[in-house]
Amino acid sequence: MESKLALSQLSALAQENRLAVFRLLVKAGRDGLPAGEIATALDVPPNTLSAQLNILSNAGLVEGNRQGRSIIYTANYDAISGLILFLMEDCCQGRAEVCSPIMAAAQSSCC
Amino acid sequence: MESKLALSQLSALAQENRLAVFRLLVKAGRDGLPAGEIATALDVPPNTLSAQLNILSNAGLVEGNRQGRSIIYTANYDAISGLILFLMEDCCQGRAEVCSPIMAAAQSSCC
DNA sequence: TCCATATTTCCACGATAATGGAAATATGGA
DNA sequence: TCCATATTTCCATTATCGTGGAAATATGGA
Repeated sequence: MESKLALSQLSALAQENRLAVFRLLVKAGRDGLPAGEIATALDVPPNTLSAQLNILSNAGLVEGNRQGRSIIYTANYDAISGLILFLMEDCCQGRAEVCSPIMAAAQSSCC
Repeated sequence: MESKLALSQLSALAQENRLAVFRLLVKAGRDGLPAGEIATALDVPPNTLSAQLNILSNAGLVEGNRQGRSIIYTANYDAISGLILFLMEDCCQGRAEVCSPIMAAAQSSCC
């Protein structure tokens, strides 16, 4: 069941705070951000944030590595592209009407 | 806040039954399926399914149209490609490592 | 009009998730 | 060793979600 993973990723992202955390980490890039800075940026108490990071981490969407006293979190790009592929497979199935707008947007605005 | 919509779509799909409903409707294509057939296919009581269809429908992911005594549900391809684009925008941001595998897979296996 | 079919709405119960206070753990420096 | 900082774990409380029985609504046909 590889859809179990996708399910946990969808539900990890299906919450305002956690989506915001993930977006922030994507923006932050390879260097990532320490938990405390994320908490400050999003104005969430540290223990609450910790629980949310844990959910994102169990879903494989972020990764935390201790560095001195801080734990630096980074977004996992493989995980998000895997999730996107999962959704596309569900939907493309011979149907260009789903894929084409995605390809078009991807080519013009991102890659 | 266009992320409000994405959030509701993520949370609509973040549940086993509803993800299964959506996948089934994508497979069913433009003709869609009557609620009763979905309930039978997934072995869910009709009222439970109705609640789930309602959530998917409020998120804009499916649409129901009465046809005689049945209500025919269809997947909304625009909605799912919108959601995929939302996730890509979050993540691509100048980062080819997310986009490229998606483009590659899309070109080879789907569109 | 009356009945069967298809689906939904209403409602209540149990399960799961979100939140944050307080205490615990880990690290680095004096 | 002692202290400050960074983060987590534990725990309890509240909120939200999933589920399905029972009744209601809509449609089409006899």
